[in-house]
Amino acid sequence: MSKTILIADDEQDIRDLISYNLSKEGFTVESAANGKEVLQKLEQSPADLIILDIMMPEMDGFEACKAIRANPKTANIPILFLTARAGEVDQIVSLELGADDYVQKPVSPRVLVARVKSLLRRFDRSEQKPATAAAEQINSDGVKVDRSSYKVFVNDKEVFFPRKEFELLYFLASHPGRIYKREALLDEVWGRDTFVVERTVDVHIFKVREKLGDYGKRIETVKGVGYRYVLE
Amino acid sequence: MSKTILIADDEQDIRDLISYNLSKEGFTVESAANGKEVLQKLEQSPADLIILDIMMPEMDGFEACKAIRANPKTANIPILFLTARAGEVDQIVSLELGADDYVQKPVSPRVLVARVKSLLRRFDRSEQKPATAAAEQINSDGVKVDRSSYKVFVNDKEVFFPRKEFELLYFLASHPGRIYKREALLDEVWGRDTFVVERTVDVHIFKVREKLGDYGKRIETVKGVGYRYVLE
DNA sequence: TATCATTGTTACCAAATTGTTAAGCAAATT
DNA sequence: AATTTGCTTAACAATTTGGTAACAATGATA
Repeated sequence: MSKTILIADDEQDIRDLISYNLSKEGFTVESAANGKEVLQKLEQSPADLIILDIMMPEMDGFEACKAIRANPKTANIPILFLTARAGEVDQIVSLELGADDYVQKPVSPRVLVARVKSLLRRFDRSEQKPATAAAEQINSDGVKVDRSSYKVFVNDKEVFFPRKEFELLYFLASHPGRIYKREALLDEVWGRDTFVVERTVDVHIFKVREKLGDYGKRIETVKGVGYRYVLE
Repeated sequence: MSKTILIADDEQDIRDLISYNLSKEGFTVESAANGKEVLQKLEQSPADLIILDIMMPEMDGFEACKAIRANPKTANIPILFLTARAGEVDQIVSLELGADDYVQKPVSPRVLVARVKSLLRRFDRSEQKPATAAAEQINSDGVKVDRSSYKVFVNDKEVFFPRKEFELLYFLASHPGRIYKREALLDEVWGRDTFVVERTVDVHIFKVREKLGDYGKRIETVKGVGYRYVLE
């Protein structure tokens, strides 16, 4: 009753590395070198989870994801993206498409295996698909955050947000209710290899709140823990 | 509380440099001059992360890594490689050694520290903890404790809990029926090396009960022993 | 019942945490 | 080259929290 994982990455080394580690854990592994191969493989036999690299020749992860979601037969398969870096366009794009999780490169086999298991558990429990990681546009009445145009609207009036503040608001608003420690926000918004002091987050939170006006209250502080974006 | 990093490099200068920078950041640092020493040190005391140079006399990084992974006790410790040449990166990947990250020499202390922190965070988050791991949300009718949002609901109404009170309730509710001595609660909720008077627990229990209203009765006192959370 | 041991409750204060402001840089733009 | 913009940091203010002591209540034991 082993689950089947389909891996797509153009680098053979990465495929081998992931493949090796997943099969060691008892998964059945299929692999593909680009998006087109992914679709071909899926036609032949279904998969329980798909790992997609974003940058691939022929058909990239972005297009592949769209195609997978468009087909009713495969629309509900969980997808895990491999991204080069947090905050990069790649990630942005993947999140609007119904990606369920993502792992940053360079890939740590054990992190990946843990994520795969966690994703499968999530999907096993609730047969219906959980909310996707994030949407392109977040519209929580009064506050609209639009990824494609990089604009924020407060009460339908545009308010300018510099990049970091935008990313921070976007990330928090994408996961309403969920609490994030400062270090987690640094990982997610600033990306790995950041050399900034944790308190930098506070200053950005302050600025975001300021720009949100009354809605600034939606970003709640939990002392000793972190911040969260709430909807009432 | 402080994480222990084990560094292996045959050059004393490098060990010192890395050691200095990591301890400045609050890490406890151990060092070894070759692979054999790494294994010896690990037998004596575990580490939270290992930094391995590839080229070392006696036993090189590759072999050390293999040995570390082969031993169940150390198999899950994240490993970060130091590589001299670009070519070595490929080797790490292709050898399927289970490296979690790598840094190229010459080592920039800032980059290294950032990687170490990032790796530790990644592992904290994705590694599922042993059997004691509790659910994200505990829902014992009338009382809901949610870790992901750090909120408590009593009869579906949100009640604010400061950190310690939240953690205390969360811990007790995660192990219903079981009795915990004050000492044990201090270990679990406050942490292993805290210098707090045991009666502090009482005060917190009181506050938690107060906030739980009628459900406060669920936290029972066992005289001379401790407390427990019961479900009818 | 009287006494002792244990726990409940309250209030206060020090320490930890966060909010807020402003200054210094570096990168981008003019 | 000069100016602007955004990011980071440090410093100080404001706030919250958690720890403790003191006293009250409870209950076990003789």
